[in-house]
Amino acid sequence: MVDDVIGEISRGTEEVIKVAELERKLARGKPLQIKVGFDPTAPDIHLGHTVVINKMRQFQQMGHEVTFLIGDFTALIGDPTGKNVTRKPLTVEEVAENAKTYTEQVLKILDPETTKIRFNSEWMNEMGSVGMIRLASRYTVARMLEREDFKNRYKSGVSIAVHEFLYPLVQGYDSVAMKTDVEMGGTDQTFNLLVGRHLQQQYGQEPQVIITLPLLEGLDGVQKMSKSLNNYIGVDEPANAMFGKIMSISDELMWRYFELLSSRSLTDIQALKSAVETGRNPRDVKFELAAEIITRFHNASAAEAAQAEFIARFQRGAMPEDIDEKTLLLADLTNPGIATILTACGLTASNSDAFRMIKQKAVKIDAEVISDRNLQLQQGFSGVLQVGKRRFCKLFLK
RNA sequence: GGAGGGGUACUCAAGCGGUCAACGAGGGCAGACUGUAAAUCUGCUGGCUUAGCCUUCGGAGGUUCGAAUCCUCCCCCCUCCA
Repeated sequence: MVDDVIGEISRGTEEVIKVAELERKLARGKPLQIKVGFDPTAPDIHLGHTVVINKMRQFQQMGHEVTFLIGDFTALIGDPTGKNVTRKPLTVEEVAENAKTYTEQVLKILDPETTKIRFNSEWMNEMGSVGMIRLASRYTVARMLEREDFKNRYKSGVSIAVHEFLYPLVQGYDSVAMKTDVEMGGTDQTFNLLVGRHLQQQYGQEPQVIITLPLLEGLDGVQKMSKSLNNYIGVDEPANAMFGKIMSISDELMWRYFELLSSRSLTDIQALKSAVETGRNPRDVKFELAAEIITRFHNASAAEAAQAEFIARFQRGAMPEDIDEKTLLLADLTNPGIATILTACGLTASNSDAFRMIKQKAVKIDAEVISDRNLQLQQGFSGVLQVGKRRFCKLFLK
């Protein structure tokens, strides 16, 4: 019985520390306190986040208590990844705003009825500097430097600010404050999660079980999906955009997405793989992946429409249907040249950029490549401007 | 506090008095090829009133006909010593 549950929980995870402890906790038959922390600095949830959120829902379906913890206090520190030490502190309003967006998005997957949402400022604001010093005394510098991130920076001579050590401590203390039974996170969180275990023991609690989940690669297929790398698919994106992005991933990466995002069984996925190996067009399998994901965040008809749009636009070369429209007054422009207009429509970053695009035959007006960089549009012009394959603007010039 | 090393475009990284809007790599964008895939090839990758001009090499001054390159002061980072 417990074994079945363990199998179910372990599916798609990277590591469970420790399985025996998890069994013991489950055997008591009481709902477990499950915690996952989120940083409210980037308010858009993308598919990378959903890997762990799906796991949260799984626990929820098994009757455990899942808390979505918003690290509004920790956001003041900034998770010390990479070398950007300085992060601009968020205002209370910004955090509240981001948190709201976050919850809306996450409740598309989690059960809105039973999901608990908490903020770690709840206990951290009360801790005070004395409490902070006591907390800091529970961990050693040597162990802090064991963390991959810190170790590398220390060795290679990149600065580490003292306050960055507080991040794992505070995150760990959250588990103490919440008496967490299980904490989950991406594999990059392993160190922080382990600090939680250590601190719980220090404070006389039973240590939490840690479940780490693989990090989903972004659209580039190499780096992890993240907003700052701009290689993400947001759960709030329109169906057409999602479809396009999913279609643009490499065939190889597609299998990874199936593995981590699809609710299909592993045998199903295996069957798709062999079908491709024996000649099925991987594009069509990718269609299925796109359809499944879009159905989850929108609905089945949106998925169908997105696919139809995709086929029309890219396989038959039609114009997209929902082009942004823009009306410009000739009198408002510093000059009526095509470059100025492209920039004014937001299709190019600057006039120089526009000239470059024209030179590279990337600019079209009503599907016609233009090569005259000095082209002037007349008053009363209306038509579709295009730069590259995916930037469009319907312009009315008055 | 002392000694030494360093801060160059989105990132890494050359350059160390003119030929530097600044080598090279990565990334990004565009074109070709395709399944808007990947891989590959090609071009572009500061701005502007674009065959010309203007602003960039941590910041501010200075030397010079001329500075990213030399000098002075300041700011920041790193290493070793205390």
